[in-house]
Amino acid sequence: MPIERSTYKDHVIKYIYDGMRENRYRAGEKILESHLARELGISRAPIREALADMVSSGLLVYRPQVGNFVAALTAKEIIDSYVARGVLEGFSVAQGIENFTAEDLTRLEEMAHKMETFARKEKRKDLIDIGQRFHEELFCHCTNTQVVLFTRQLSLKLHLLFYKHWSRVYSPEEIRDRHLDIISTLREKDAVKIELKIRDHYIATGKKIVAQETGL
Amino acid sequence: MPIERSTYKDHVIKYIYDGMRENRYRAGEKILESHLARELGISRAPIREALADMVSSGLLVYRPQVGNFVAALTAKEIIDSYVARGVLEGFSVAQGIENFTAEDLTRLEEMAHKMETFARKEKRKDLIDIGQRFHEELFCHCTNTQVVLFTRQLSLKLHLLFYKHWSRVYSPEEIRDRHLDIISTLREKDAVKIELKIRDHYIATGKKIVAQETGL
DNA sequence: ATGACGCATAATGTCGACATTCGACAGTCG
DNA sequence: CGACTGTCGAATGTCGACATTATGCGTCAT
Repeated sequence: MPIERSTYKDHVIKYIYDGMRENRYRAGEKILESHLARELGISRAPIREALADMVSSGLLVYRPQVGNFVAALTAKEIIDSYVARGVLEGFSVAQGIENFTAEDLTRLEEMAHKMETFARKEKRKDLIDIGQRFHEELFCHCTNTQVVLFTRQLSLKLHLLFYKHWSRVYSPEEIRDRHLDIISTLREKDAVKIELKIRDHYIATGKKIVAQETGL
Repeated sequence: MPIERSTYKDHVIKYIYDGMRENRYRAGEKILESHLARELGISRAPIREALADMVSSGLLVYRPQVGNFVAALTAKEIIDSYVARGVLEGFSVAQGIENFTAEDLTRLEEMAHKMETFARKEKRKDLIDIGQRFHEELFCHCTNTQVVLFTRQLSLKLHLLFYKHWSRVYSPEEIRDRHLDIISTLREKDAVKIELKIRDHYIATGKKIVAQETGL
């Protein structure tokens, strides 16, 4: 296995990312380099590299000569991101549909049931994690590295949104059924059908999330 | 209009990008920060920012503690990139298909004929430019900012590949007909059909480019 | 001759400081 | 009273230098 060759940059990224997840950084808020530097006890150079990286991920917005801000997504941008994710993952799954074995499908079903359990017990972190793994299993059968790359990038962004609103979006039964529905479509080995199914899956969630955001 | 607020980083990016297009930087070659710094008469800081930016675009590959290298795309990666572009642009066009006016279509047709002319006269730069504008016209009707963003990002990458091999890939007539074909499908206002048409358009080109690369 | 080891060189990672630019506040004028 | 302008503080953009690490070469032992 490759040795964990980490530079400060990665730590900084994780630090900010976690901060956003825990709502210590709010949408639209400015991020001060020198502040972070003092906080973490390092110089501004690695901080700047981390910020630039997160800008390219779309998690931050950069204004030249002004600074970096936590991305404040409009309702439209949220929907767009979910739709894009649906398009990409839909293609991924369709493209790799022949590579799913019976064991894969069984494992996915188990995951869907676990989701329901975690949702009932209000174990937010476990639920999110297994949700992520479920979809990772789905699109990792795709051999198109470029598509997979974009999908992962979007995953980061949506993760944060979903993390905030998970509890109000779907009931435990809905979560389970929505994913079981995907699996049964998967069994049909119909590339076109599964592609549209995945798209709808994300579009529906995007709309729900936006409804929560605007309804606050 | 917004004032051109440029920092060194943007200049450096353009410098390297042009260098790659003019084949002064070859695939796999290492890029030395200090070398660039002396060459451009600036310090390494903005150089590093530019390099990081190009890494996130996929134009460079970064190895920690080692350096940045010009991306050496394998045949598979080239195909993947074209397929991904086809998926994204296909969705873009399908999603915005109702927004194309009769004037838009006429303008696109004119562009297709200009392509043929430029191709005949071996005006490479003009051909590439108008090709870029053609596809930009196609997907800019899409209101999904996220999809458009990814599409533009990929455009950068593919631009370089196409720039090298343009002359051997399609005949002037083929270029014209391939694009006229898209336009006539566009007139049918069939979202599903146009999506697949665009995908095929890119997949075909990807395969041709790879054939050139490997056949050298 | 070949392989491992260690050293020298040079590149990257990080640092602290300076220059430049932005944003806010106060003061002035209409 | 409101709007414009000049000034000031603070944050970003850039710099040069140092610390750390990878790579290539030479040496030595097998």
